[in-house]
Amino acid sequence: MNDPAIKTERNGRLSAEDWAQAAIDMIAEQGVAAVAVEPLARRLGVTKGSFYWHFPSRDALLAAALERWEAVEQETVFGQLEAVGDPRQRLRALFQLVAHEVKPHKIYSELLKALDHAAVGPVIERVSQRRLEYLAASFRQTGLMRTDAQHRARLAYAAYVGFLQLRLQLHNPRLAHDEFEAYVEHVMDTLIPTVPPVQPVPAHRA
Amino acid sequence: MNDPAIKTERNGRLSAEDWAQAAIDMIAEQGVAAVAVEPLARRLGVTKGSFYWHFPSRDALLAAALERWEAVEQETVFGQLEAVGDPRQRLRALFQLVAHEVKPHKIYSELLKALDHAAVGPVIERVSQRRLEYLAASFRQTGLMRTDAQHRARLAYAAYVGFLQLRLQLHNPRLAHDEFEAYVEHVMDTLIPTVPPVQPVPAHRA
DNA sequence: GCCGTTCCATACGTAGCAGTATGGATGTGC
DNA sequence: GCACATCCATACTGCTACGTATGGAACGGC
Repeated sequence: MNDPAIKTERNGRLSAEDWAQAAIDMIAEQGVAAVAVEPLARRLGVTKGSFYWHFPSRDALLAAALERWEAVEQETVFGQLEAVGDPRQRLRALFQLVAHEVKPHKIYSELLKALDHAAVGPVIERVSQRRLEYLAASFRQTGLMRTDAQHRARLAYAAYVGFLQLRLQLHNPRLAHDEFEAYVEHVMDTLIPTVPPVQPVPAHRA
Repeated sequence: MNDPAIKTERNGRLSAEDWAQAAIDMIAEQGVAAVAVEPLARRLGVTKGSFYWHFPSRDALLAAALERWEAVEQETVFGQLEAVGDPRQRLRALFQLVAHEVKPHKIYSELLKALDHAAVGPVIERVSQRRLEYLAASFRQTGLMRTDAQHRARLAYAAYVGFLQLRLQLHNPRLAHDEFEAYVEHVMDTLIPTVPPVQPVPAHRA
């Protein structure tokens, strides 16, 4: 029975979910390798005696954190776009979303860097596959042939992944705000088809 | 005085360059975090007593390895393309190179994953900057405006980085060979302008 | 063939993290 | 307010890596 609905108090005792969330936060900040028991315990103000009551091992914590992340990931990123009907507009909205809301993508980027880890690989594989299929379907709706849509989706997704890695950490010459917006526009103009289905009208950029 | 030109014998004593090369190999195989003194010593068949004669610390080894890599990196990747005169052909050759010679790019990919490390960041920043400028210049030569060329270079490079991360480890449904070739063609057709300088003639794909 | 430089082995001390054992504190049912 | 489950602290072992100290082997000049 004991329904822990209002159990989410701070300071008091911790739950397994608290540990999983702390692990996710740690991944976002310092990567998968930084998910260690004792540092997390210090951050949570307890000792590892607490941890090993909730989890049998560090790997179990990692698995729980990844499961938790994968469950929430759906609605957080690619969720609020189903309202947009026109596929081109939907893709533009998606690109704008990714370009500006970098914070929620940091976890994904860190997980990508830990793909060699046995627990991370399958999760990222599933998530990436779902996103790729979503992208391919959207490109398909813009009039691209099936294979072209798949290839374009791969290209766009690779650009997304590379963008994450180059931007989140490598703040390079740090594009000025206006130049960055122009870059995003260029990306959308380059990757999103501008012509409806079959007629090849160029439209040499406005 | 002791000219160590023929000093590159195996089995005998080691030099600082041997350690640096071993560190580079380790980065290519298991990433920057795997560059540890004692594992490397085991691999080289010696003990760390050898290492600390050549280097004062692990960080010094990392710095030497990165310096060594950055020095050789120029000619290994973007080097053999200056022979190709036509910018579009040169870009196509570059894309084909990157798509198929994945091995030499593994080090770069691993270094990207370790961008947060203080010793890695500046190196990657310089290398990426040089490559971006090279790409931008090539796109410029295809007739793109200056800003468009820069943006296209960024896009292509992001796609490159993302491709590395998604392909080197995430062997997904593992594209069939033919489908992969078709994908590369699609990328080139999408990112490389097909029209010479100023006239907007479509040329709807051959 | 002696000697000093070069290179390496061994042994040691330190630190951080994983995991275990065990007892204590804090709640909750009744 | 007692008993029991829940949650946590403390103290321990084991492992791995960094870094140091020191002595010894191998190699060179001469």
